[in-house]
Amino acid sequence: MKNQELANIFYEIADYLTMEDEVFRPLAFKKAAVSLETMKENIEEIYKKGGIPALKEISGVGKNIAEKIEEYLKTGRIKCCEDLKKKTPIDIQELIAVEGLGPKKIKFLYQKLKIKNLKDLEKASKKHEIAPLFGFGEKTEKNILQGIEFLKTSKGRFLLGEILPLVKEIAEKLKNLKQVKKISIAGSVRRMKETIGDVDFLVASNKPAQIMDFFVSLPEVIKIWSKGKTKSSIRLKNGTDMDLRIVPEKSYGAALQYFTGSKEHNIALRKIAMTKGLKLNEYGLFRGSVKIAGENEKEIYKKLGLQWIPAEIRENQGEIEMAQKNNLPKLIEQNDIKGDLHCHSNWSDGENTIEEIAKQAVSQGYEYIGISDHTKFLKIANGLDEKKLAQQKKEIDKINVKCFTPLDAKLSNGARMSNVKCRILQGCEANILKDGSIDIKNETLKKLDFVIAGVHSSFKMPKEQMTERIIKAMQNPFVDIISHLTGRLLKHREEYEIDFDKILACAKETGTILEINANPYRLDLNAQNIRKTKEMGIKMIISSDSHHKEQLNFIEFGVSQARRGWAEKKDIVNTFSLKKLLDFLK
DNA sequence: GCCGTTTTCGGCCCGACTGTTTTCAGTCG
Repeated sequence: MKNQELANIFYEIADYLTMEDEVFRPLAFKKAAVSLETMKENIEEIYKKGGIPALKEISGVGKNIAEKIEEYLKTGRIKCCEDLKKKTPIDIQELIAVEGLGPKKIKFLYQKLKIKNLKDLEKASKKHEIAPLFGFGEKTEKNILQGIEFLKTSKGRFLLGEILPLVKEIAEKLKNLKQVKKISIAGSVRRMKETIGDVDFLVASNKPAQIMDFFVSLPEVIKIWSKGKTKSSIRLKNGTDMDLRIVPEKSYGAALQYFTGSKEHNIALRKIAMTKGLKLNEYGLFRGSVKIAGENEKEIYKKLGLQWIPAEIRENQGEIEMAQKNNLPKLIEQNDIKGDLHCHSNWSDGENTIEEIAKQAVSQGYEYIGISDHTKFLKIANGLDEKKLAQQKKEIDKINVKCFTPLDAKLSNGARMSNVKCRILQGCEANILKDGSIDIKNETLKKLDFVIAGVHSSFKMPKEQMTERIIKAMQNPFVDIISHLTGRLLKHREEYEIDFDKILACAKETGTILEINANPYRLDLNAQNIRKTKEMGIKMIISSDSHHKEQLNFIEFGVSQARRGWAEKKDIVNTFSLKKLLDFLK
């Protein structure tokens, strides 16, 4: 999307300007870049509809930047950026990704050693040319080498799902220290972002020294970045960076607010504090030198005239304005979920039997569990054909009678029935073929309790064609749900190109449910798309897409993702009771 | 370069830590 392309260029301009010792113009370009990458509207459409005046409506965009946006949309380039590049011909994005390097040092390295990119940088630091430079030194050189190594081995960010278990484990260890009075996970992990740059722990204590010692000597640590009285920073063997901050109990709430972020949210909050003649920092909310809040996070929001804002939506995406009007949505919660309709059994490529999956569902307190195996086009996943689906239905009926209460059963012989109230439903995850048709006959789809359809092939179609393909699938009267709409695999595969607005319009018209796939590698829809879908009044479903019974727990990530997209209980159909859900599917 | 219920000029969030200095610039979050 052009929004992101433009944002990247503006970040680049900002860095170049910083190298030239500009102070405030870089700020302006960064602000515009943030607006561009976080806004929901497509910049091309805004420009098409309203030209330059419409562009200037965007926060942080004035006359000059609006003209640069126009220039880019018309010509595909921005001259002033190219001029800056000519003046200092370096790969700034690559270099700035190295931890510890900023625009100033990069400029100095270019002037002294003609370092233009990562390769030059690596060569120079290996030849020990960097340490003797004024303002650099042995440690800086070593850090640069390690920074380069890190960039090579990881791409800098980790999936929430990959690290959350370890984060919880370390939090638990810290909690058990007697010097620790309170502990919380803060930062982007608390906000449950799908990928995490680093992990922040916050601790309340009056005796920080021993806690810090404990933290930097955790068995997983391979590198201590810094160790101070109140803040330390480490890297673990798996490559994750973790920060620990220790504050007195009196400041714990303010610090929790501060270190949870996001940065944009905090800046907006501090500005509100200023307009009220107050000052907000990690130690508290102050009027002059008098602290008026600090121990409790809720109190900070209250004194700023705001509802308390759930961490998942602290992105300065309108949540502050809503909180001022006491009008925040009541976000969906983990225990609102009553079932899961996207589970693969060993009939296709799952690990477990239907009965094992169903028992796991019961232990999670679900009212229903949907088995939705792959269908015949996906031969590699052992996809089911019409005949196999019919056999599977018989099997499911049997297990329902054996173990669970069937729907609307007239229990003439109550003693035979288990009192467990969970119902196995049969669906499938059918394939949307290249031409938009479904790989299973309608007469078979008709007999299932529900039908999920998804794209599992030919990902690289042109945008229009892919959009038409999915729309045609939604128009099939038996398709209830579209799975993982954009097909992205975090850190592995880009989204396929679709016209999301067109698909939303069709979902609205056909009453199709869109899936929020909870698999940590997918989390698809993303937060922005969830919010758009909700605003259109289109229903969604949170699905584990599990291939192992333990993976039913993925639902946690899906609920967090839904919360990040402002979804409420009523927006998500698997918060419905079994009866309501079946009526809705009908 | 942007912005305005104090401002069309004069501000732009701000504190901790490192590695280099000899009192602080650069970077980070």
